[in-house]
Amino acid sequence: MKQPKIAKNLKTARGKLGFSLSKAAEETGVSKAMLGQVERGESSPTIATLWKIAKGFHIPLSTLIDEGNINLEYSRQASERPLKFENSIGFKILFPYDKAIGTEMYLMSLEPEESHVSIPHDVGVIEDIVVIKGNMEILLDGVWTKFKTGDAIRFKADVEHGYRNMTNEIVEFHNIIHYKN
Amino acid sequence: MKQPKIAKNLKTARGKLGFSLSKAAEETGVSKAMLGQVERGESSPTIATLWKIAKGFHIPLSTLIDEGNINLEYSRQASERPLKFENSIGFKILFPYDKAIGTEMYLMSLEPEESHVSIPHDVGVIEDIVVIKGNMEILLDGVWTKFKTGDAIRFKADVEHGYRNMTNEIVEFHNIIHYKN
DNA sequence: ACATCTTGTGCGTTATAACGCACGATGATA
DNA sequence: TATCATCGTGCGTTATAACGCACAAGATGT
Repeated sequence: MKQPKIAKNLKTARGKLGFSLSKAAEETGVSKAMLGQVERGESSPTIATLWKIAKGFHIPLSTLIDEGNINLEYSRQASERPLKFENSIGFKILFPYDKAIGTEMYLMSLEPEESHVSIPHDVGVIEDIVVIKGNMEILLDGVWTKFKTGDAIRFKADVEHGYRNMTNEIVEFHNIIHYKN
Repeated sequence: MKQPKIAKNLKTARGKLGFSLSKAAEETGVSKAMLGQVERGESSPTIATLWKIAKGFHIPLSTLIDEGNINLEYSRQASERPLKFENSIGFKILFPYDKAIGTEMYLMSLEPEESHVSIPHDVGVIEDIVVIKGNMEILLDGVWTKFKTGDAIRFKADVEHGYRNMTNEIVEFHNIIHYKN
C-alpha cells in the first residue's frame, strides 16, 4: 500500500474548487498557514484536521487520502451519471445508463492478480455482481470475501468496495449498478 | 458527513486481528500508549500515524476512517438449485424481484432444441438478455433473431417474445426484467 | 501461595501540529 | 507613480501528538 498523497490531493482539491489559501481557510476552519504546510508536505495533519478540510470542501474524506489514482474531478463526477471506470480494469458496456430504468450494466474482467478498488458511489447506489467465470474476491466492509462462478452478490455501493482476482485464470463477472431514482 | 470514528474502527480492527496493544505496537511501529489514546478517543492521530497503523495491520487506510455506518450487509443471492417448471425452461433466481430497485434477474438455460414463448408482461416492462454461453435465438416482432455468447439485447417485454436453442449444446443466458415503477 | 508474564493506563518529556501575525511579491486601481 | 488588496510563505508561540517508562491488575504456571 502506498503512502497517502495528502499534499498532492489537497492542492488538487483546492485548485479545482478555485480557492485561495485564505478562502480555503475560511471555508474549512483550518489556518491558511497549516493548509500551506500540508500542501508543501511540511506537516502531516491529524485526522481531525483532515476531516475539517473535507467537510469545508464538501468532499469525501477518502478523496484526500486516496493514493493518487483517482482525482477530485473523478470524485466530482461521482455525483453525475453515468460512472465510468476509465484507466481501470477491463470492461465492456452491456447496457449504458438509462435514466428511465435507472441501471447500467457491464461485463468486467480481471487478469490474474489484478485488483481494483472503487470509490463510493452516491448514497443509495446498489451494485450487483454475478460471477460468470472464475473465482474472485470482493472487498466489502474492509474484508475480502470469496465468490465463485454462478454466485450473485448485491451490496451497497455507496461505501468503498473492490474486486480482485488472486487466481491465475481470468475472471469475468457482470456488474450491474442501480441508481436510486 | 459524519466525523470519522477512528477510535471505534481502530479498536475493532485490532480486535479482529486478535492483537494486544503491545503486539499492535510491534506490528505498526506506533507506540502502545498512543494506540491506547487513539482507541479511547483521547488523541487525534496524524495521517502519517494512521498510515503506519493501516500498513502494519495490512488493511486499507479507509477502513480506519470509515464513517461508522458500515453495514456488513451484502447478500449472496443465487438460489442453489435450478428450477424447472412444467411448460417452462430451466432457470435459477439470481436476484428476486425487489420493489425498491424494480428489477429481477435470472440465469436461464435452454436444452438443445428447447424453446419457450412468453406471454407479454405488463405494459412498460423491459427485458434484458445477456448470452452467457452458446448460440440462441430470440423471438422479437414475430421474427427469430440469432444471438451468440457475449451479446446483450434489450427489448420491450410487453409484447410476445421467446427464446429457443436450435443447437445441440446447452445455452445459458441472463434474463433481467425491469418493471416500471 | 508465590513468581512471572501480559495487559492497558497514566505520566512526564520531546517533537511537531496548528495557530496568528508579519512580510515580500504581485496585480489592480486611482 | 502611489496605494491598496490579495496571495503564499516563514516565524515564534501554544497546544497536543507521540513517545518511553512505570505501575496496578489480571492471567498463567509452579
